[in-house]
Amino acid sequence: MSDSKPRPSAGPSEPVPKAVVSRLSLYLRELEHLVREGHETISSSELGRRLGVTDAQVRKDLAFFGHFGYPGIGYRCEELILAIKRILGTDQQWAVALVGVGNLGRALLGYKGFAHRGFRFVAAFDVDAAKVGTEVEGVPVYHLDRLPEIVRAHRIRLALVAVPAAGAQLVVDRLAACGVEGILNFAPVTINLPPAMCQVGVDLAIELEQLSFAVVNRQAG
Amino acid sequence: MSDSKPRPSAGPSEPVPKAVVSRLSLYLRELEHLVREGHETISSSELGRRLGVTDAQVRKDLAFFGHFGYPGIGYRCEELILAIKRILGTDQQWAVALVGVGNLGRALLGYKGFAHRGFRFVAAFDVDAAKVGTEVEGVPVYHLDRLPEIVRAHRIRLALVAVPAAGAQLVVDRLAACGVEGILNFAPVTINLPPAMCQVGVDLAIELEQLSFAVVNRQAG
DNA sequence: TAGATTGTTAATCGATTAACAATC
DNA sequence: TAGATTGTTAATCGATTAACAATC
Repeated sequence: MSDSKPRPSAGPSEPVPKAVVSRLSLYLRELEHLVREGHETISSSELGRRLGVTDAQVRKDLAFFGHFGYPGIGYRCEELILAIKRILGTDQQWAVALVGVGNLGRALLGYKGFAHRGFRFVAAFDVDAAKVGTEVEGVPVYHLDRLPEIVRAHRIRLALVAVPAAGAQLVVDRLAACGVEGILNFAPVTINLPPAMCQVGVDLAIELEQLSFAVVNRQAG
Repeated sequence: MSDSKPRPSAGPSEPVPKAVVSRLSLYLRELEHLVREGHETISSSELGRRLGVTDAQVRKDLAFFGHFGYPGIGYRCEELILAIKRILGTDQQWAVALVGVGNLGRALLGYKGFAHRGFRFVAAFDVDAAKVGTEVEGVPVYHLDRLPEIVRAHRIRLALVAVPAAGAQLVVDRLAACGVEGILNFAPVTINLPPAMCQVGVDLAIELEQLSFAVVNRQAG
């Protein structure tokens, strides 16, 4: 019950609340910032203060996955970063595809933040003949019909979907048929998720709507 | 206690959970889809089924804000759309600014989904002399130093922040100083939020991380 | 040792679901 | 009327916080 040196990050026995996982990403981002600032260790109270959560919340979130802290000391930043990456699955490299090389798709291909977190674009797909055969940000653009072949060749498990709403469901179905396991969906539409596929949805207009509500109801509701 | 015809959407007396507001946006999106499909009314159970929430949840969420439904009938789609827009604050037009005309910023300026939801870009800002003075997607690009002047002239209340992480805090502070009330922040960094300002954060790498976790722990955790 | 801080238990708080009288 | 569906209450479930013994 008390291993001493390199703590195991065994999987959790209880199911992990989604809110915990999303805070894990915030902890990771802040920890990397702390390391750049020169911190070796950090306490749950200081990490919580920076992110606007309680110290108890930080400790409980992390305790879902193992014993990462040192009583009297806090958490060693580098060590905790590695542990969280392992938990999130980003200690490994992911081969990622983009579907939909429009305005947004191009920006995503050029987004510098993905590479450092372990995500590498290996292919982009579109149905526009003018785009097929080109390279965008060093990533080759294929016709959508070549999805199965390319997915297999690169062992692509995740895809970013940045196509118009009307085409999104079909694209997701085709991705599922190829064995792609997760999609980050930017299309502003409800997707009927194929079994054994995971989705994270990002609807930019909805995010702005949430902001609008917050501003209109500031300190009131 | 029982007005009959056009129901008032009075503000809620209790504080509204954030989760409720985010589902409100999903209801709105689905309702607009339903209208395009030709539906006049929708029941809480059918709306919930489409979005993967219970019927009780739908009714309770909406009941926070008023009596929008008709027993025996359900909700009138058009009427509910208007009510939700009023609640979210998107029945009005918002003048919006973009700060940071990079890859992502350009894509945001060109994103078609904002206009329909009541958000209109009136100005973009950057510090790069090569960009200042140009137009992107019909939106003029000003030097960041002209922020106070332009914000005042256009009564800009919301801003999208798409600058590198290192510059984000300063940009947010300058926006706050101009009286901007809310930011949609794409910079992958914790912002120390000025009082009386609202933030919604979108970290694209974090969204992918969440997907990675979901895939790795599918049906396990 | 004294001081700091963890991991964990119990207590609190809040959100979701089930059930049903009221309504059309 | 009978059937459908709401709004709301009470019951359940889950997540957050407070407190503290254990640890370094």
